[in-house]
Amino acid sequence: MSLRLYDTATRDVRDFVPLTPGEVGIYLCGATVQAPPHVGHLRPAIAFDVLRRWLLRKGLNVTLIRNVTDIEDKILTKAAAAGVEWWAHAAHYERVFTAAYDALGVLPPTYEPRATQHVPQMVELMERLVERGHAYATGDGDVWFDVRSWTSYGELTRQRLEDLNPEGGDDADTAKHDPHDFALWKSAKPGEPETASWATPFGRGRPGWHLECSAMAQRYLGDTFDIHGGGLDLRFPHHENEQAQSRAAGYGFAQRWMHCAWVTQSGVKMSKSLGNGLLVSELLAQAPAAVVRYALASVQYRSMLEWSPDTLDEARTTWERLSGFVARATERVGDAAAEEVAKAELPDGFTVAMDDDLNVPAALAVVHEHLRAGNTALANGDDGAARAQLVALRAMLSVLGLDPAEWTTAADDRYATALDALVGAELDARAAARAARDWATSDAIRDRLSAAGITVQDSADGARWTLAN
RNA sequence: GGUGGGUUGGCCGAGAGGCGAGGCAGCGGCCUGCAAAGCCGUACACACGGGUUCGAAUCCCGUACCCACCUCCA
Repeated sequence: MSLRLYDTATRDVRDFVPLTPGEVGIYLCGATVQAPPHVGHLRPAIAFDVLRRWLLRKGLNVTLIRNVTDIEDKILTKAAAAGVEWWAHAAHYERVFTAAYDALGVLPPTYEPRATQHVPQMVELMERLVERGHAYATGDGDVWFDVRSWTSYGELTRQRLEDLNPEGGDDADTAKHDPHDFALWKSAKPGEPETASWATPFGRGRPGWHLECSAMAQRYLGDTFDIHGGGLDLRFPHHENEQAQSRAAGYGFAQRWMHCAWVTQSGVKMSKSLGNGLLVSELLAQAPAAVVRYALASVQYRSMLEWSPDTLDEARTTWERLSGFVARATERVGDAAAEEVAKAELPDGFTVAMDDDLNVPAALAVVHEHLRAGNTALANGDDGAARAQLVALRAMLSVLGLDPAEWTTAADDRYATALDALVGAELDARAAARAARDWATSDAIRDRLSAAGITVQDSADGARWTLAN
C-alpha cells in the first residue's frame, strides 16, 4: 500500500506521488519569533517531523524548508517596549524556538531561511506581480496585491470576496483598490528603526507577512513543490494569499496542502492572545521531553488535541512502559544497533496505519501489541522472541521520533554507570537481607533508595533500579 | 453573514455498514515476603429524532450543541 495523505485544498485523501521520483520538497510555515513557544507551536513541528521521518523511512529524500519570520509588527512593538533592538529580540526568540525543537527531538530542517535575508527575492517577486498586473504600488512604499485581478483568489479555502467580512474599523488604507487587497510590502513609518526597512524600487519599507513564504519557497524548492504545511489557522488568509501571489506570478506553487489542528483546553483553542498557552519551558519542567513529545505525537495530526491536567501523566505512564521494556529487553538480549533498527521490517499494521494519512493512534495500537508480546517473551524467558519484539518496537518508535535509545545521552550514561556502582552495592546488601528473610532491613534499603528518587523492581533475574520521574 | 471542522465509554482517542482499535484510570485474578514491574480477565460508547438496510456509531434527512477562520495566531 502506498502513502495516502489528506489535501486541505481538495478535501480528500489521495495517493502521494512526489513530483520528482524519490524526492520530496516540503515548505513549512515556522515561527514568528516574537515570544517564547507554547505547546501549540510544537504540534505542527512534531506532526511534520513524523511525516518527514515516515517519508525518510520509505526511502525518500526529503528537503524540508521551515522559515523564520524575523520581522513583523509585533516584533517591532515588543522590542520597542522592551527597549531592545528588534533584531536582537527576534534572534533571541529564534534561539528559544530552536532549543524547544531540539529538546523535543524534531529533526532540524534542511534549511531555515529568515525573511530578512530574502529581500531581493521578495522585490523580484513584487516586480513580477506588478508587471503582470496583479500588484500595484501606492507611492510611499506600500505595495498591494490586487485580489480582483486574480480570479482564482479564494480557491484554496473556498472564499468568495463578497462573502468576506469587510476589514476592521481602523481602515485608513484608502489607497487600496479593494478592502481585501493585502500588503506585499509595507512602507517605513516615522518612528520605526531605520534597520527595519529596506530600499526597493517602490520605496523604503519592509515585507508584508505573506510575501516571504512565496519568495523563499520558490528559491529553495522551485516553482512547483510537493507539500506546503502549517497550522490550520494559517489557511486563511496566510496560505490563501501565498498561493494567490505565487500563482499570479506564474509559479505552480504547492501541489498539496497539509494543515494540522490545534491544541485545545476544554475544547477551546490554545493561543497567545487568549493567554491560555502553556509554555514549552513549563512543560519541560514537568516532564521529560520524550513524554511531552509522546503526548503531542499520539493524536492524529488533523484532530484537535485536547490538553488536560492528566495528559502528561498518561503520556508518562505509557512512555515508562515503552522505555522500561526496551531497557529490560536490552539488558537481557543485548543492544540492537541503530542500523539494525533502521533496516528492520515494520509490522504490516503499523505501515498500513502510517500510510493512511499518518494515523499515529492506530499505529500505536500495533506498538502496544508488540509491547505486550515483548513483555510476555521476557517473562517466559524466550530471548529470541524478546529480541525480535525489541527490534520491531524500536523500529516503529523511531518513525515517531520516540525510540527510547535515541533519548539517552552520553552524559546520562556516565551518570548511570556511576550510580549503578553505588546502587548496586545497596542492592547486593538488600539481596543478602532478603536471602536471610530479613524483611525489615530489605525494606529499609528500598525506602532509602526510594527517598533518593530511585525505584527498585524485583524480578526473577534480580533487582533493577530506575530513576523515578 | 461566508467558510471549514467537531459531538465515541470516567478520561484521552482510532474507526466509518456486520468479528466491541488502543491507551489511561477502575475492578477481579496470577506472580511477589511485601511493593513495583509484568501478564491474564473484566464493566462502561458511539449528541438527539426520523429514515434506508437482513444488519447503522458508520449511509440519508432533519434538529441541537460546540469549536475555529474571515484582525494577529501553530
